[in-house]
Amino acid sequence: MVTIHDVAARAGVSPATVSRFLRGQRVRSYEAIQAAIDELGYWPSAAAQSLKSGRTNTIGVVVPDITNPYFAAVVKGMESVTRTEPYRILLANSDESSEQEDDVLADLVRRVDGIILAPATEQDETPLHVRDADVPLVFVDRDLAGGERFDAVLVDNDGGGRQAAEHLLSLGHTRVAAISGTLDTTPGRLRREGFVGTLAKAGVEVPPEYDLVGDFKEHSGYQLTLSLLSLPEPPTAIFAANNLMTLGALKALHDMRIDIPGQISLIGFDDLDTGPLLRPPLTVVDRPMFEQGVLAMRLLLRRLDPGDGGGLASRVVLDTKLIERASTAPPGGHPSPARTRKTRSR
Amino acid sequence: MVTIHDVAARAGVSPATVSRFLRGQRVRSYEAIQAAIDELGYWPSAAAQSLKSGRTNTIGVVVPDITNPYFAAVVKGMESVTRTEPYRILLANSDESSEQEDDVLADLVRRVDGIILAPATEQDETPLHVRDADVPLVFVDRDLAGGERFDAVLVDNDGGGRQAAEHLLSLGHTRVAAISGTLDTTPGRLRREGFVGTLAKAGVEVPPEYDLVGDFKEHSGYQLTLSLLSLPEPPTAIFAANNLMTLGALKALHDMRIDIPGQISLIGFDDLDTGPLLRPPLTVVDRPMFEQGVLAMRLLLRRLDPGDGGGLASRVVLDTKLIERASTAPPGGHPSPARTRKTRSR
DNA sequence: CTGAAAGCGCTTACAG
DNA sequence: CTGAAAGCGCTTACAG
Repeated sequence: MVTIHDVAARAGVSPATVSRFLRGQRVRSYEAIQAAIDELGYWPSAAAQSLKSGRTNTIGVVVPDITNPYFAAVVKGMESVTRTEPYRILLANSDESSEQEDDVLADLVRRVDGIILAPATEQDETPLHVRDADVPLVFVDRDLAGGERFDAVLVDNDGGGRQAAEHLLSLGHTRVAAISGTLDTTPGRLRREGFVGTLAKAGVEVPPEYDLVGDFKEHSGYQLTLSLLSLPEPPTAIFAANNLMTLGALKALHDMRIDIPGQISLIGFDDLDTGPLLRPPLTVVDRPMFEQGVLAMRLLLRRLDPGDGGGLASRVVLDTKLIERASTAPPGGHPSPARTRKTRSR
Repeated sequence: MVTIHDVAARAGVSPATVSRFLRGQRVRSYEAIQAAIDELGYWPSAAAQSLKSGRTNTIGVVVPDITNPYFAAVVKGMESVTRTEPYRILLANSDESSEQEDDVLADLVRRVDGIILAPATEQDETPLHVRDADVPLVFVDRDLAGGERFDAVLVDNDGGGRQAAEHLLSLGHTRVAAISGTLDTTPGRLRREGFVGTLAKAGVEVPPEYDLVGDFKEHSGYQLTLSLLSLPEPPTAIFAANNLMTLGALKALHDMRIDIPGQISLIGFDDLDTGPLLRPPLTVVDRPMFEQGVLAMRLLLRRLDPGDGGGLASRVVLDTKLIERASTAPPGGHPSPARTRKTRSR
């Protein structure tokens, strides 16, 4: 390994001078130093630099599942910010498991300057350890019970659930089922509350056999939809609380040869790149993805700035938006004459 | 920051003893040490450990685009391997750009023990620098011109192109277009060669106006399909050389109200989670994704094993598989009576 | 089993 | 502008 001493010796200066040159300071013999660096193929040791400076120039990012297109887009948004900075991203999946999240965070706090986390559950205790380690932490997509003291980039999940409910109500549905995500996550709990609550206010109760809880993974959307179809009286509309469960629901409906929206309307949460191309094109509650990653990374880098005063936590809450496509219609599938239908395609 | 000296002082031993305890060696006063660690909340400094040991326990992974479901699955496969190891993954996108890849690799070699790369082009020079830095390198998905000396996990792209061609030939197509990926990448070049070459052998020429080259991104699939549709005599079948360009092609065909496969058949490369749910369900050449990530990471960890003899490069080439769905049919859309159609759904 | 000491490769006040 | 020196937090031969 070529060290700064080797460069110094070859250039006829001291290691300190080489170090100054590397940091961009004005140095007399910069030509000789540059030549020595080139000839020797010298690169400074990141470990040694970290040890001295106390900074790793690394950001830890922990998401439940990188193959979920939502999280892939969020991570890409984060990276678009770090591209112009000296920071790199250390990525890990928690697989929706608090234990796995714990393990990975315990390791990460030793290696990174800051962490962006989409916690596996709201009850998670771990992030407090993160704070003990004095590593800045930003939440994205999901919050923590009592997490108000941390920076966060979230969306209005309650409002999104409401939008889904209002849409189905406006179509005239009264037998409405919800496939929620894990209820001890922010999005799982709030999307359900917004959805069920809005229906209740309109006098539409969601009975227990329609009020189902999955785990944000495709398989649970599939299984729970099958269980809905096996009821003596299946619902006329289903709300699936994330993209993967919506896909599972769609597969189940296809497999059981259910006409959508003729027999059952389906509305999802989170749009998909293929959303407009599906059979039928999906009606969804959409929200910013890439942008959430950008915002979260910016919040974190601000905390890492030595000039940051350690002020109050920034809590960003973005709006959701209904995208009406062809997977929802009035019960029975016939358009309600009383209503002008705004359809959007992409 | 709590250091090993603080722990040592509190436990009444020397730092060396604490260090030995941390490495799992037998130590007399392990109870006092463990207590001191717990009370002080001590975590060893990763930077200091790296500096001493020369190992970072970090793997660099560089892919063109993490939002491409193929690469997301590959990365997840890699992580499934590192989960039981002390290694973490440093992830970066190259955005299909050699320059960006260069920048990121120059930084990565200082921070990681090894690198897995899907190079932006076959002509890339950078990986040789990586080798200069003495950092083991494994290719995944894409190879390098003269990359035979590196470990690699690839698929039979040429064979995949052939499968696509044979499928369209068996349906009776003679006006066949190809939307290839960048031709200075392994998959871009070989998929096209396999496809066009197989057609040529069967006496079907692909004229220049049908022989188009995109960049693996959705937009190019969209644009190139529009250009095909604007021809005086459009093709009756299109082969799109990756998942994103296939989606672009599908969107263009929808927007132009083309009946698939009635007017034009579409076959893609790489299956999508939504493949069976699309309008129409997509016929594709499929290949392992998660598994490629697993294999690539295993090859790399083997190189990192001190016991590795530095033997010959391992070159793994996996097979592709045709999945027939509803987006392909004989020209005119009527099933060929001479042929038994094997359909597969998922 | 344990401790004192050297050293991993850098950076940075401190003198000059 | 430059160099000698100390030190970041560990690990590991070397004695004992």
